Amino acid sequence: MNFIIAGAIKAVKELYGQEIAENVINLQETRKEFEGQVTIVVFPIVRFSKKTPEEIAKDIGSYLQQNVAEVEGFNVVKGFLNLVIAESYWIDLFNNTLLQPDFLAVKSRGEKVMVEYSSPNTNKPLHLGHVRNNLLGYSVAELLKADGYDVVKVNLVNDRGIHICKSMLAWQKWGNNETPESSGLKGDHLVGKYYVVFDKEYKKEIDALKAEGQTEDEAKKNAPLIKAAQQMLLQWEQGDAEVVSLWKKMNGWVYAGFDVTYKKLGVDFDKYYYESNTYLLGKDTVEEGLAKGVFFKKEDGSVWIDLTTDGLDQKLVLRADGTSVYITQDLGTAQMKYDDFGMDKSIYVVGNEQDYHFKVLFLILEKLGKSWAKGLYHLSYGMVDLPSGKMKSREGTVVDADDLVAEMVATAKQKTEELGKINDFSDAEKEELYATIGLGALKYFLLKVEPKKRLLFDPAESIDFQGNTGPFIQYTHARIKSLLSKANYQFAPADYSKIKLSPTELEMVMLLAKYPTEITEAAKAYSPAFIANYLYEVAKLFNKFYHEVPPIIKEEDVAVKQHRLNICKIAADVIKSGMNILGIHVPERM
RNA sequence: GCCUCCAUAGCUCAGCUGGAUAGAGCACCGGUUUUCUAAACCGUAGGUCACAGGUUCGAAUCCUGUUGGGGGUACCA
Repeated sequence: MNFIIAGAIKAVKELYGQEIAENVINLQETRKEFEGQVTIVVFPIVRFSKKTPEEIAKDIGSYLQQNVAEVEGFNVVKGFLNLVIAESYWIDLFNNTLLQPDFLAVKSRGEKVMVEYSSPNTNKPLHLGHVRNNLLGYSVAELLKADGYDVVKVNLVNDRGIHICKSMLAWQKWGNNETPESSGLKGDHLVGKYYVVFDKEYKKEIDALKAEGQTEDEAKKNAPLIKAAQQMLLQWEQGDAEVVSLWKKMNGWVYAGFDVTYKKLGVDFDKYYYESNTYLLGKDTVEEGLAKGVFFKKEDGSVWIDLTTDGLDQKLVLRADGTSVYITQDLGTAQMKYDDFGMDKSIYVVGNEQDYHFKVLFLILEKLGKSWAKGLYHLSYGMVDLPSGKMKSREGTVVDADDLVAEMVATAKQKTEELGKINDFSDAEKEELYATIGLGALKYFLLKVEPKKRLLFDPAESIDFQGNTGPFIQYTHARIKSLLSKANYQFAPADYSKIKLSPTELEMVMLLAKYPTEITEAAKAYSPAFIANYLYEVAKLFNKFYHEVPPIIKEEDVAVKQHRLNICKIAADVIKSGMNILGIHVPERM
């Protein structure tokens, strides 16, 4: 639509003798109740002439009609100049852009970006909150790829710390050598079970100590179990053979379990980082910061940074005993990641409870003079809450990832069977389809919401399969595919000299043509939700078109038939490509 | 206390850098199948865009304040 902007600028120059900037011309789509496709809002131009908005609109409208070939007519409503663009323009757009093989091709930007997501703790299985993280991270990575970035997906596994020792200790004491094999439990669930056991026993001890007269705080510190866990962490850090071997064994179970869940969710990583390998690294960065005078040492030997001039607090970066805290290791890991990949941008997909942490982290790296610090971005997303409140693994009030996926697949199976459209499928094909639909519903449900908004999930209300949902879009795709195959569709341009577009077809062309810009906008905002909502519009409009138009297969006019099938084909391609960005498969039949 | 995010229909959500009468889905009510998949389509109803000011020709959108909710403010990660 640049030719309209250029034309309008020229019009203002010739009619009123004023040079105006491009952003003064405010273009928008014409509302459906008026004639035309493109509207210029003339209010911003008013100050460049002495006329009223209506007069200006008429002036510019006539000018464009006379001087710009594509502008066929216009009408003025208040300060809005609605332009009627010639049909040939839309047909050319469809024929020369949408039907070209490179319409969906990715143009490389030659820039590398890293997306870190998932980042689980290894003491418990994944729950719905992690599912949102995983799907969001994966989708943002795919989105950036589609926008031409070179993407590296990484997972920083939090495999060490007191929380893991808790599971280990409980297993040692009460596990009776239970293994995934002996119990039939998935490894991560087995370890998670002992994390809950620890908490239960720990609470018992606290209650007992309180009964003896200790305060809550005292009891929490003095309980034998917590002391034993702390002792175990110390042994781990000292490399105690027995502890390390137990740690390896139990983490191994967890990794095997995570792999299954990741595979089911369809997410993957190019590289794993483990905190057990990176947690000491930050100490070098701390030395560097001390040398540069960015950090300072307190009397007890602890190292701090003063961020009060930036409106933040003083922040500890290294403990007095020389051990690292969360931010220490993140400083080190950030350096390591950059050394490994030299990326231009680095996205951290982490919940909004850590907004402050990342603000501090990025600020410190900037103060240390890291050239790459400006490319760091915290993609902060809202928590997933249950009607009962926050999910807590320790207390078992979580929606488990594996359970949820299983439930979605079961629902998909039930609905599909009710409809009875795929009775000729083999069992394997059926299972695959149920998984595709169930996961499609789940992924779309989580991704259609703006990442930073928090999400309420009510397990009692199942996720919809109708309306603005994944299955609706999948269905639309399947419907198109079925139509194309029944029509023995061959890709070819139609005889466009004979084509007239119906209003819905014209809308369809305009909407489909927006897909590439939609990707760029979504990528800029790191928001798969843009894509989800766009695809919903495409699917909805397609279904409207499908109902309006008489059966295409029986269409006798060859040009019209080919043209309509071409619209179907492009719609299916766009849906497939967009759903792919969301990590959702689209079936050929359902 | 301080910092930060959020508030749109009964419910779940769109609404892009301010633009025309605020849009969808679900649920509710009614209609559409001898024609390419009814997981679809069409229609009725449903709103003081939390509240109060301000900026502007124009505010759900920008600014200030108030209220309500989430999160943070740890030598946890």
